Amino acid sequence: MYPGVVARRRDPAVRTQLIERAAHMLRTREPITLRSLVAGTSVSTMAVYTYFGGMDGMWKALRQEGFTRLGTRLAQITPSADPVRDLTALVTAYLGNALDHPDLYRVMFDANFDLEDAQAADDTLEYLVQAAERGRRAGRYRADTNPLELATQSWAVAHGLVSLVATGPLPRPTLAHCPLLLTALFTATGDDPDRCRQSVEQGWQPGLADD
Amino acid sequence: MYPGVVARRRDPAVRTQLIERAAHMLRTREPITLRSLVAGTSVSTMAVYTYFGGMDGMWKALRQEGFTRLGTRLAQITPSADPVRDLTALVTAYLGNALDHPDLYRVMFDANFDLEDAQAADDTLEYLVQAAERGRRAGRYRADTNPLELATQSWAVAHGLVSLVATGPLPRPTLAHCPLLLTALFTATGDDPDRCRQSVEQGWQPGLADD
DNA sequence: TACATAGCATAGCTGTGCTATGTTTTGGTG
DNA sequence: CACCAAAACATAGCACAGCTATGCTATGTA
Repeated sequence: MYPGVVARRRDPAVRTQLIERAAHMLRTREPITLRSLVAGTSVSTMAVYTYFGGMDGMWKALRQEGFTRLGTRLAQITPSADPVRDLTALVTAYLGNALDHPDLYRVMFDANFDLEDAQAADDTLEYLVQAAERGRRAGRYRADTNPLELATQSWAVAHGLVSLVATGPLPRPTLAHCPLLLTALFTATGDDPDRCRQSVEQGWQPGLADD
Repeated sequence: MYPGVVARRRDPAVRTQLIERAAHMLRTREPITLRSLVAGTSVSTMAVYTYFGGMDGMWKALRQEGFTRLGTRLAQITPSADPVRDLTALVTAYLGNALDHPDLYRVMFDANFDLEDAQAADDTLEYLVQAAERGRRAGRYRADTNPLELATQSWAVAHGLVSLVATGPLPRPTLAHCPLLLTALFTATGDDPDRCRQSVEQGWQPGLADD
């Protein structure tokens, strides 16, 4: 017997290639099927089963990829001396990500929200929680403010607007309502109205161009 | 020749039966396929093509049904002397509808938001617009308030919260944040904070039980 | 060098939406 | 009332979906 034999190992590059091709096909509106996905690559249909266990697993991995990209984008927001500005900037980045990859954004919230690593979604929210917490410590929000709740509320506002834009019912300019809604939320949480307006205006960089 | 002959007519009951069966299958999490849909009925697969032109048309009709049900629910909110309470009540009804039919709600905003009658979606929003307009005329909001914008913002807040709950990321109790968000929005639109809180509290009947 | 193992390629399975075709039903018309 | 065009209908079969079964091949350790 040869007890410790592990034989041939799988190549991580194949997995990456399939995910990126799927993301690209999503962007170019090509129908993503088992066969169309592997066509154009050097791998066969079985690769999808080896690396993802099937098409469902591939979609799950694609949702994961969406949260990874979102996390990367949020990480680029460097905290400043103004936590309210920062929270606004994070929400802006959230909207920008959704508009840059509208189909991927839709897939992310598909079906049962089934992810490979559920922590990934929490991690992205954590960026907002941190900014909310810093705002509370800086005295911008009331002392009894729950950072997680404020972050969740900001997220809900952003998601509501951008998902209605991404799925069709509302035209893109509707996103301009976002600063007003954020100002309303932050002010209701205790921030000074005038100061809040300034912070939100600074954090709101409408760099929401499509690709 | 017989120029004006129209021959056999289709039975509206068949259409209704298929739609209601589809809605029921959605609720019971049964997979809706062409064959599974007509199974259990007295009609054959061709009926789906004569009445809907195909499965896509059936889904479109199902989205329409979703908006019809929503409209029915919103119509049950009778205007009172307090337009801010009314707008809150409308949003509450919106949430209740989404929670009672979470899968149908998700289907409503699927894909390209393709409806048989796009007016139906506008009609449901119109309930909110009317309440906003009455609030403006009653002097609760600033005189330069745009009722359509306020209605849209209320909708976005509600949709953001309830869609995140319906698709999984947020637990159901998160909906309790809704009154706070609405109060923030209405106050930012000009309503008196204390009066607003009262109105929202009166309009917010947490009859959000599932079925 | 030998070989157990896991990746891999191919072919074929079931189930999907859809279409083609022949049959039946219907309702306006002479 | 009989006629018959037209539309609804039932059935069978098509292309394509995801998936599985089955050998073949490559590989890393003993």
